[in-house]
Amino acid sequence: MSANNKTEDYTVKGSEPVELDERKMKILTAIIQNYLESGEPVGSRTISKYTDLNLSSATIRNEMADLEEMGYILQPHTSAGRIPSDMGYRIYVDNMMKVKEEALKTKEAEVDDMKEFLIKKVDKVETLLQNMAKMLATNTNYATMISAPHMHKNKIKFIQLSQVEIHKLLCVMVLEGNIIKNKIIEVDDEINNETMLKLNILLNSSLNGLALDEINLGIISRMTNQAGEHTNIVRTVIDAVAEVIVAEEDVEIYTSGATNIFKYPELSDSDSASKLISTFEEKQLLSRLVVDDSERRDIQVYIGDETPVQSMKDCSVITASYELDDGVKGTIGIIGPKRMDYEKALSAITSVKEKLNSAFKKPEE
Amino acid sequence: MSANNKTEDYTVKGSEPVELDERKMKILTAIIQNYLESGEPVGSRTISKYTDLNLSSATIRNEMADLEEMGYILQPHTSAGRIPSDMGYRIYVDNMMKVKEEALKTKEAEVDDMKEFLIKKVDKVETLLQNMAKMLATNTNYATMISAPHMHKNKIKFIQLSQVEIHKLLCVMVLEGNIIKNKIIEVDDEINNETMLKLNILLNSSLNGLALDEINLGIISRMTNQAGEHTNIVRTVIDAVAEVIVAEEDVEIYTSGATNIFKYPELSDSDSASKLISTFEEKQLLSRLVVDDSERRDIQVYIGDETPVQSMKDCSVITASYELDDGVKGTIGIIGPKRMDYEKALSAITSVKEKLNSAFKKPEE
DNA sequence: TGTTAGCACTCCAAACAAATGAGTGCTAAT
DNA sequence: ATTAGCACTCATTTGTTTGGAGTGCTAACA
Repeated sequence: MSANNKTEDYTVKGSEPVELDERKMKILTAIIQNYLESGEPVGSRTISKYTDLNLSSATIRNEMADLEEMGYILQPHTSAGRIPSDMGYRIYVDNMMKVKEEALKTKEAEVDDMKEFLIKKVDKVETLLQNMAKMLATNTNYATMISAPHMHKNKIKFIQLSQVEIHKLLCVMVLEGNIIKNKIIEVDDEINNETMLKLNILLNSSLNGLALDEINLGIISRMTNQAGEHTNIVRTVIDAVAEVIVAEEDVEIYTSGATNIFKYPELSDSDSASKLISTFEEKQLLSRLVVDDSERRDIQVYIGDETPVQSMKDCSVITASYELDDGVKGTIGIIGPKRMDYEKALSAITSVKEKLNSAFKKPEE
Repeated sequence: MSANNKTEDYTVKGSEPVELDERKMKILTAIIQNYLESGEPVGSRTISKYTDLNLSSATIRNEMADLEEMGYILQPHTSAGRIPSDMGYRIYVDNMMKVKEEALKTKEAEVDDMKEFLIKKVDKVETLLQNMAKMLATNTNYATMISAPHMHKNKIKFIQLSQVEIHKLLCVMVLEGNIIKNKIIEVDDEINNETMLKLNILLNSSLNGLALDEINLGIISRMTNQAGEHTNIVRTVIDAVAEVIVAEEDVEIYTSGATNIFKYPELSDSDSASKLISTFEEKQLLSRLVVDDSERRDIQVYIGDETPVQSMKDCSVITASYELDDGVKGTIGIIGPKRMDYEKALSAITSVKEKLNSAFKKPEE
């Protein structure tokens, strides 16, 4: 269908199923950048002046007609300017990231107005992540989320049982990264001090250093054997541990800046706003953004319909994963309008990612 | 200024600085009830048909003119119907509560579609409160909040120090109501098992049964004396305990149903919605709703400007306090439009209040 | 052959103008 | 004291007009 396609000599990387003139690319970029700022459809005259191409508006118009036919831009209505299509954003972002990739590698993230002290000061993981999410939201003016690292690959560092009341035991687990979990366990038997000591030794010697999902039937049966007369208590405790793991299955997610969406009129109408904000309130819906497949590329940009979360189909979503320990990962997310400042957002999320990576790094490494 | 005031024989309770005809009261009530449902200004004709007073619209009009002059209702503009003023709501609510008070006392709260199992099942306070807030929001279609009981009057039930790493101790505190707090403490010294045991005995014997704000200098100095060579560790631990208390100063607050406000057009415009939802996101702003003065009446209704939270001046707010133990209180709140269904809201909040009271009651009582 | 000026055309948005109708206040009669 | 009746007000709705931004196309130009 395309009329003139003498452009193969420019676009090189054969991966994308598209062929774009250098000039067309420049024009598309100009349209998008303009639209990112203004949020209004942009016309040929604007581009003609805005770019250094020195082309008349008429020429631009022709090119724009082509770009529209190819699906990169679209008109809200006849005789309006053009706005980028999802496909347009996509090629823009991909292109941008190709360029930025090296730049980001060499220079360390520059968004360093994030106060370092946050990390030092805070000893609770929850607070740290909540603060980070807030900071990221404030810096970018988008909505943000950070998922707590999912635990099932995390290792038990320390486990302790203590008697709180006559039939109530407190079980405290400390995981790698100093994440603390506790649970009250009700037991039928009465337990004396000595037994308690034995139980604790048994628990620690059997479980320490194990990742949560490494606790299998073999280990369990070995433990119950060694427990002697206290088999049922050990069983109860293991059940409790299991419950902690299960509870952690639906990961905890911290969000911030949900109300930032009101800064973007295209998302502010009562209907979309309501749906979006609900998603942030019912955090579990956000779990679809959490990386589970480790194959995926490091930083991911979803534009419009690409997003895994239904309510965000008019948004763009950027996710990145941070690492706590081998295989133990969490996700950072930025949610904004499709016309988000991708460059800024990417650099901000990269910065947070690095901050979190270093925050969780064990000092001895 | 009022023309005809031969009404003193009806309104009895001399406490309110108002004098309202029985008929005027009926009309006012009719206006309000109508407005609660429709959300639209209500005219004289409507009232004439709606009530059983058998009065023509003209008569109603005269009465309405009086009511407006007295400040109970107002016109959005000339030739529109009337809507209740804050003062109108106020007298309506006060009147209603006077009637309901006894009714509520005798029959137990009827909103018992709240599943009991919630309380049994859940052992974490946070989850319980979060679920309760959610349930209340779902039932009422308003936004809700529940503050965790503030701790400074709560008693320590159990305290334990354990070694997690070479220079890291874990301090776990269990408070009355099985509320668990933990904190990682960094220490300089190395500590052997025996010392640890001694420290734990010292901590428990000194602190158990004490309310957090009963830990004064006397107790602290006695403890440090008994600590012998480990004075500085004890000091560090006490600091940690203090930090837990301080951290608890700005109470934790659980919210739900913030997006319910979009169900009420008068609150849905981008501006108010944004401000309101921000308040729910920055939960600390809600702390002004939390009861601190125990003098206050049991259930409180704030209408419009009366609310202590600035961003809610176009809303009505209902708060109630629940009790965990002597003096340890938390607050439940419902936030909705001024034209909220006060009756339903009051009965719902009462029900939750009772549920929480009984959930925290110690079984032996 | 690619670029540009010019022009007719489209269509949204804002501005203005009537038409509608719900609701009032007032007056005079009951 | 109550009510019917009537003139009046004013937000809302609907229709009409206008302005202008932006397009597509064609014909001229380098």
